[in-house]
Amino acid sequence: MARTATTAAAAPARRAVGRPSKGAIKKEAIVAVALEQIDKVGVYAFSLRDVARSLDVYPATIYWHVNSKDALLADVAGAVMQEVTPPRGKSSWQVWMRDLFFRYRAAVQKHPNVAQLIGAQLVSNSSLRTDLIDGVLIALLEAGATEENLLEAYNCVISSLIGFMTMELAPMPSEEVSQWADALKERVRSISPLDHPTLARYLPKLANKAFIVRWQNGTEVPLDSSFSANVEIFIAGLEGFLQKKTRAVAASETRKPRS
Amino acid sequence: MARTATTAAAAPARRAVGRPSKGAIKKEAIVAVALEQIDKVGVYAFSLRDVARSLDVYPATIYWHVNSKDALLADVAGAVMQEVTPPRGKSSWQVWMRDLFFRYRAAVQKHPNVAQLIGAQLVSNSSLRTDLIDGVLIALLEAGATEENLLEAYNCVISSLIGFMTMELAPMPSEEVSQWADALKERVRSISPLDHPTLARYLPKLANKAFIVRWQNGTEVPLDSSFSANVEIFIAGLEGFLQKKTRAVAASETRKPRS
DNA sequence: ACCTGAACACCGTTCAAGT
DNA sequence: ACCTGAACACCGTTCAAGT
Repeated sequence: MARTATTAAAAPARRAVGRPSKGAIKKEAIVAVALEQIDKVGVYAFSLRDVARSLDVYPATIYWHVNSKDALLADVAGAVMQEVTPPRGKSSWQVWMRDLFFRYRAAVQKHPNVAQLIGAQLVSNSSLRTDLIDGVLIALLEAGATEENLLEAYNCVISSLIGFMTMELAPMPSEEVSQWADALKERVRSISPLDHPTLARYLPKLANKAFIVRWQNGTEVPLDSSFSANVEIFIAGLEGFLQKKTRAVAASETRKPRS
Repeated sequence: MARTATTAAAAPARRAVGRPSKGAIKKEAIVAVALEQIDKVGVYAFSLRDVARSLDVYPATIYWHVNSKDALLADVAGAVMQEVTPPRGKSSWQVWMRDLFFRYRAAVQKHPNVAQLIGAQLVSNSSLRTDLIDGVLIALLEAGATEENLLEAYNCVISSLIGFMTMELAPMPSEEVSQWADALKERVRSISPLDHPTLARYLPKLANKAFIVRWQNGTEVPLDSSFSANVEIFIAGLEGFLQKKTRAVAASETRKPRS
């Protein structure tokens, strides 16, 4: 992989520049084991010493291949992000973007515990997925983005893309889950219809399927229809945002829109 | 506060039911100190032993007032979430919702490190902010939500509300930030205009202001205009989503819309 | 270049025992 | 009811030293 060379270029020459030299293999093994561990025990309980144990080496060994725990986590996030960017086909930007959203969902559903890494942590330095950024920009320009609103539109794409899944797969309070679930259910049951008639009325519809009122996360209760809704809402909203010309002008002068 | 009594009701009677008895004061002091610590060192470096030191007590003392580190973090998140729900005034649902978004932003900007707690962690059990959920439901019903789409719309509100800020305030790789920033800047500079012409072209516009291509987070470089765009995109998209009747019917029969 | 072996300075949590 | 004092089983990271 060319990535080894790229990394070495930026790094303080900690590794030989030329061949992988079996070191590259070890590095990827470490990332693979780390991903396995995270899948198994979650980001919270994940430890470098565990991956060292899995590889039958001393903890310090890990540090020859990787600069820190954070750097390893970044690599793990990058690994999961591979292949989410759809190929730039002949389809419309809406189709491409929908594809992007669902590919991200599929990727992160395979490794649910990595969602919080991508969403809330580094976001995601080393994994600077050039093709993703490029693809989004191209789609946005095709959608009519201008110099004035490209940045904003881009940020909205990324946050919508990642935000929902981060929440859908957010880890539930560890350990005594059932006990906690019972407590939450009880609280849900005890909501006063007098103080909160609307909430009380619709609670049965929301229970365990709506953010804040659920006791299982997306690995056990996937929120498919809500995710789809989010995609459609975002794309429709984005269309409107990119169509409208500079707000102040449009509002004050009321020109004929060139749709 | 009545909250003490409520907590005791659900909990296994670990505290006397009647008066605060000075214990309630201690509990709130713990949460306050924890919030201070998190503001100072971040969620990652936050430790129970530090709050114990700040309060001049033994670590074990904390455990009389709080069940676990996670529970404490949940309480901290709850504290920050207080007062984000706007009062249910006479305004339109759009105005109320915009208000909600900007109040949340203001609240979490005061405690940026808590954003990842709210976004990626528990979401947010104990802090089950009844008034928030109720308010969102009321707004959605006013907007025309039906039995069929209320759940989806609700989930989209929550994820849009929280998702953007979680990313805007996501912690940058700790410690040697400047070193890391330089590396990222270098990589940004070295992007090949041949492989990625679009990206290369617009990179100056994105640099340090766009997700994935920034080396400072929202505490140092706030993304105000992008946040506003996100609010407008979401609300506009939501309007469309709630307006449209059952998709299949509308598509196949092409009835006159009763707008 | 890659790994060992050991150490440092921390953690969260538990538990008997005090008052 | 509330806190002490000490212990248990861990961490991430560093560093001389080996090969």
